Amino acid sequence: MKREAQVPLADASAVAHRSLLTQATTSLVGYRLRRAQLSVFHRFLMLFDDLRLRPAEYSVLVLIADNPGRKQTEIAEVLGIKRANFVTLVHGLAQRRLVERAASADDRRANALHLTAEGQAFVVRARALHDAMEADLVTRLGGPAGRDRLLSLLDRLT
Amino acid sequence: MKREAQVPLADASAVAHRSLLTQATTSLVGYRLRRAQLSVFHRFLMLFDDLRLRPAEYSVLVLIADNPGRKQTEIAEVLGIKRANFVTLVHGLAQRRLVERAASADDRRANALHLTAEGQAFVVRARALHDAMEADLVTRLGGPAGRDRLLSLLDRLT
DNA sequence: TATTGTTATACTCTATAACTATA
DNA sequence: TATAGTTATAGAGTATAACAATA
Repeated sequence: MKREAQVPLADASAVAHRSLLTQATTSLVGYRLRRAQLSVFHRFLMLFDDLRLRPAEYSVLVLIADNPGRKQTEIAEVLGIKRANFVTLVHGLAQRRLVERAASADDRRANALHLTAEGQAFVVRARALHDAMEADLVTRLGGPAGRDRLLSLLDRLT
Repeated sequence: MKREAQVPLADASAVAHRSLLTQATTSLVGYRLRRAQLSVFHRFLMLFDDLRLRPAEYSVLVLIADNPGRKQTEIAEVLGIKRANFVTLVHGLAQRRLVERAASADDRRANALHLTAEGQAFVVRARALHDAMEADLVTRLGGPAGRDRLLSLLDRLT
């Protein structure tokens, strides 16, 4: 009993000695926003490690799946990716035979983006994986209402 | 009247042709989280352009101000920065005469971090600038209650 | 002239390994 | 042995400038 009572006391003392005053930084909206975003993205990376897919690549695949035949610039702009950087991203997906860059019919400068058959099957798997993660996040947020509250609050910051 | 009625119709037609189906990506928690975080950080960078201070540097200065004499590793750990990368960060602040790395009394391996007089004056300015931004963010969130709701929701994701 | 895809380049952030001097 | 600070390095992410082909 004595021992068990002393341990927390010793710990509290040690914590009191080592703990830092972090209120001024950790209570900030920007700081907490960054930590939450890093946490969610880190989780994404772990979950998609097998598929070797990064968040931006997932967004691109889903966007092409839902909007086949669009130009690179259109897809890149929606996601806020510079078209110069988008070249490398699409090149990687094309090398993996997930995406095809077809010559556009009406504009020979443009690349019309499509998923290959392999790409479509891949997206089905990726979507299932991501939907499970999203469902878990919504649960953590207290259901769809909590999710909507969060998205609404995030929108006010943008 | 006719014209004013036709303009939105023409726009709607143009939008219908050009708009993409983005629901599957833009409604995602992770995606919206990232966009909000980038927006807030971008705003920070604009606001602190004159002071030539980045978000991580601001956090470090405030943390040292509130916890003078702590070791580099302690400050770095709290902020989730690798100590290898923290060296460059502190070096930059030391070169600007904002931070001093004093030899620790009890452990000659460690650097005890302090703000210089110049650093303390600088932090006062930086804090004022940041507090104004934070106040504006809180206003956008509908007051302190909205801010607390957001922070609470963000915590559930971490 | 303007736009599309592209290349080259640079800067930041992040991550790991290995060294040194202390403990 | 383990730890604190450091150096070197490599990988992503992001930004701009400039070019060729095409509009």
